Amino acid sequence: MLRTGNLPTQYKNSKQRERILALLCSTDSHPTADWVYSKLKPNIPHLSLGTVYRNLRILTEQGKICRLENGSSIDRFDANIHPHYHFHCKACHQIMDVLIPHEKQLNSLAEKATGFRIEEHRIDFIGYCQECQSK
Amino acid sequence: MLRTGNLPTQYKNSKQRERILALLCSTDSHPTADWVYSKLKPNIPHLSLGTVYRNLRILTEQGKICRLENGSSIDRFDANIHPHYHFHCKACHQIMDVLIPHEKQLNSLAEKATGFRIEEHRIDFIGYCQECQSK
DNA sequence: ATAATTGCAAAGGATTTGCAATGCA
DNA sequence: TGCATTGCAAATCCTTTGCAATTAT
Repeated sequence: MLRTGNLPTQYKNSKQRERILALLCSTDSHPTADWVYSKLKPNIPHLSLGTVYRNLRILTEQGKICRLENGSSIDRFDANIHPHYHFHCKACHQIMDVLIPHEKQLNSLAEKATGFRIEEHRIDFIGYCQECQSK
Repeated sequence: MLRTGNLPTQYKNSKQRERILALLCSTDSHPTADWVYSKLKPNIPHLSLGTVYRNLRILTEQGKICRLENGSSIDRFDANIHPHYHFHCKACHQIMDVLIPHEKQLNSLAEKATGFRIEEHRIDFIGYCQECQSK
């Protein structure tokens, strides 16, 4: 999670990185590194999982994607970088977007209550998605 | 994270479990398994980390504590089981409580927007705590 | 030429699990 | 006694990293 090595002074183009970003942009699911790897591997035979992880980190640093804090031990990534909220299904463990307005005023509310400098917040809703409700 | 083995039909008392719960109740920090272990180990010499993990899981199942979804790879636990929000300091990585009213109506808002059954939500604020601001 | 990126394999860190021994009801 | 719990060590799972070879600028 924390960067230990040195950051490069400039990034170079990389076919692998482009493909990873394109794949993330093409889905509104919230993929894991392994899902990205298994989707791309058939078309990029020598692709390695380490490369996927490295590029997911670089893309995150570049602000082109973001890493979800999803409370599981498996990282998930999202190419939708606008502030928005998520829903976690307790049954199928999918993560979906929740399109309600961004409650910016919560930040100042929390700032007054704590005295901390609040830069952002995230909200996660937890429950059962439509499919899992009917089971 | 997921339970694979069978749940016991009844729980028995266990000195280790009692001590773990008491320790969690005595702090308003949001300890990791390892912190619990290192605090108790001096007084319970044969205590093992596996036992701490097992009991943290059992206490969570019993609803006596809850596991925080803190977006790091390290689980944290909280004996305050009332719904409340958290703050994550980007510098010192501490997690603190945020005492603002619980915004229950967000659940129905999200329910209408998604059609999912929402049981709860959590909000995490991210920024810099007082101490880290002044550095 | 210089430095970033890759693939591969090995290492890392947090958590879980198998098993024989122990403890609670 | 019957079954939950423990300690220990090994295993597991996700992620990171070292290194020599490759690639982009």
